[in-house]
Amino acid sequence: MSEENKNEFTFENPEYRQTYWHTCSHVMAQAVKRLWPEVKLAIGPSIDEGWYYDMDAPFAFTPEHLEQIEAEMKKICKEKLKLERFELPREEALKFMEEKGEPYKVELINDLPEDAHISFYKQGEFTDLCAGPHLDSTGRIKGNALKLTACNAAYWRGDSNRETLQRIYGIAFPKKDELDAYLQRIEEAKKRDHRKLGKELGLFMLRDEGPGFPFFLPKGMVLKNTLIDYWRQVHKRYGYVEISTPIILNRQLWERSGHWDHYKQNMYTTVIDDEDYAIKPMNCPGGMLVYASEPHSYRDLPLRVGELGLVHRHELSGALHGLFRVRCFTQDDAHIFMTQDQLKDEIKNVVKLFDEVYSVFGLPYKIELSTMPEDHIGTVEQWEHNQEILKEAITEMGKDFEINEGDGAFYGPKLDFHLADSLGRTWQCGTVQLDSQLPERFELEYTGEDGQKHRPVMLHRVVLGSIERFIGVITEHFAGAFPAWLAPVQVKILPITDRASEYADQLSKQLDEAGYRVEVDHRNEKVGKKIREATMEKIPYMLVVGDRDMENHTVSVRLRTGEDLGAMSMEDFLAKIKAAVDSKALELN
RNA sequence: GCUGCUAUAGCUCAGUCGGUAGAGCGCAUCCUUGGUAAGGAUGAGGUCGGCAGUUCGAAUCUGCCUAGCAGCUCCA
Repeated sequence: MSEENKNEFTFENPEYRQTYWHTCSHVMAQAVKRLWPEVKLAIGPSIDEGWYYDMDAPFAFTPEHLEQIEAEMKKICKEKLKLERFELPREEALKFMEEKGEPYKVELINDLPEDAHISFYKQGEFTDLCAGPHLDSTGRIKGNALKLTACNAAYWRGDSNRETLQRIYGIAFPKKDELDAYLQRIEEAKKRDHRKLGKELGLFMLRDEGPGFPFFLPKGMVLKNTLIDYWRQVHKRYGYVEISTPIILNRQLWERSGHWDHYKQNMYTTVIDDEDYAIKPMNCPGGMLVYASEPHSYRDLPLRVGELGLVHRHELSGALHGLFRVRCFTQDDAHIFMTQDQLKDEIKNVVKLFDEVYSVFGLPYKIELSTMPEDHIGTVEQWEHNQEILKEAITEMGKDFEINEGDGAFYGPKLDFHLADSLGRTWQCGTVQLDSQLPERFELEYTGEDGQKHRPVMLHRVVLGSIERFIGVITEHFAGAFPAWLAPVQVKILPITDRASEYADQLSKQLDEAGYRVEVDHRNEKVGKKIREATMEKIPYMLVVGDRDMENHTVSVRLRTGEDLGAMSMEDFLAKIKAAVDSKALELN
């Protein structure tokens, strides 16, 4: 037997896993129909982790219902029902589902191509419209290693104008201990939630007085400023200049940029001296005005203009989520103006910068190419041409990407860089957007080698995306234990008795003057308690100092990992922290 | 925005049948000066998210509002 065949029916094989979960979804639907025959079924696919089934029930499912369903599913597994596939011609398929009183299935069949073979899977008394494939028997599913994890709302066909259905999520494994390990992992991941850590570590807060408008606390502000310092350093090296444009600009400008027509529902507006104004949801129009304010030569291109712009967007209340989804955030934006010839290389240059930045944090990412949305400006030819250039640039760099159909910005296609949170949900951070609309609308020009006026092409791009979201992502990524260069407090000095208090202050001054962020725990507490609390604050270095250290002119270094490095001279410690901070090391040592 | 759930001290949470609140941590004061993950004592701190309603009486029941959580939709 070949290596491949051997793995064909193991859970590690992704195809088999999807088949397993898909069959679980049928078993779940069968259980629901047994318990409440009046429930109408919609769709029930397998997903990355488990499966879901959307249903229309006359009552709301509760966790108690889920337990009942789970119990019924276990029975169905024990019944070892065979799954049999059969096909029906279109008319008969429609009649079959109409008779069963399944309107959603009827709609699905109606949308299948005229000549499609419509397949069904039957297990015992239950039959579902399904392309398959499936396990051959419900007996293959381990009944005590499955769990229904949540019930929630979902729109029929993902359309917010259509029926709200109920979605039940489930997960299953071939062994009970694998399920337990999975559930344990989810619990652990919740401890890394940036909303929880943000509160515990004093990074930021959210209040009823401003839903979606985060407050940064002193420690979070250190993080934010440290990130920004790093950002400026990198961008300077990559040849960017920096500008700042106003937060409020008049309606005329937003009409010209197209935002008033295409983005108004997300914009906060105000009236000043009887004139309409909008608070910027994006930085581009201001950037256009800066470019247009003076003549440019082809010799100046590519012109890379960065802006840490504070933008406000009226997001739906239900979409808000800690720092990941807010109504006010700082984009680490830049607009790059160039000739058509420079475009592909410049895209590569931007992606190279992204790679450098993400690798400093050890963040893996996933790239999506988002194509023309329904609501767009510009011609189809322009869009296709621009999409092709993005595709070529990324392919030539040897990177994989997925296509996200119809998810481009209204003014152009884009490459989105997604980073994952503690639960594996991904959040778009970096994006490179190709825009041939705004230069047109703002009549941007440069003088070419031929002495003629030409229109530049433009890229919008953000690396971190939103500084706020990025802080959320790295908080979860590092579980709050930021690398030494980023940690809000890098060193905490713990005097053992108040005899060492003055010595601690001297060391603190020395570290402070060397440019490190340091605190002294002067409280009248035992050293064990001070260590415990500094560890929970995830401070990289603890310097325990007592009589012995004063006498020997040493510091006793302990890491937040629990490792005790013993006594060393202050010079040695300074060399150690310098090495870690300067190299932006991900691990302490 | 939609569906469901939740809201009690600065934080994490308990509070049975409707009879006007409780713990731990934190904070303050005192004792303790202790060498690598919680020393002890005392004390302060709450119109129980907001507004109405039912009731002799509401943290508890009902309605509305606000905010949060999960997902959908949308998006950096």
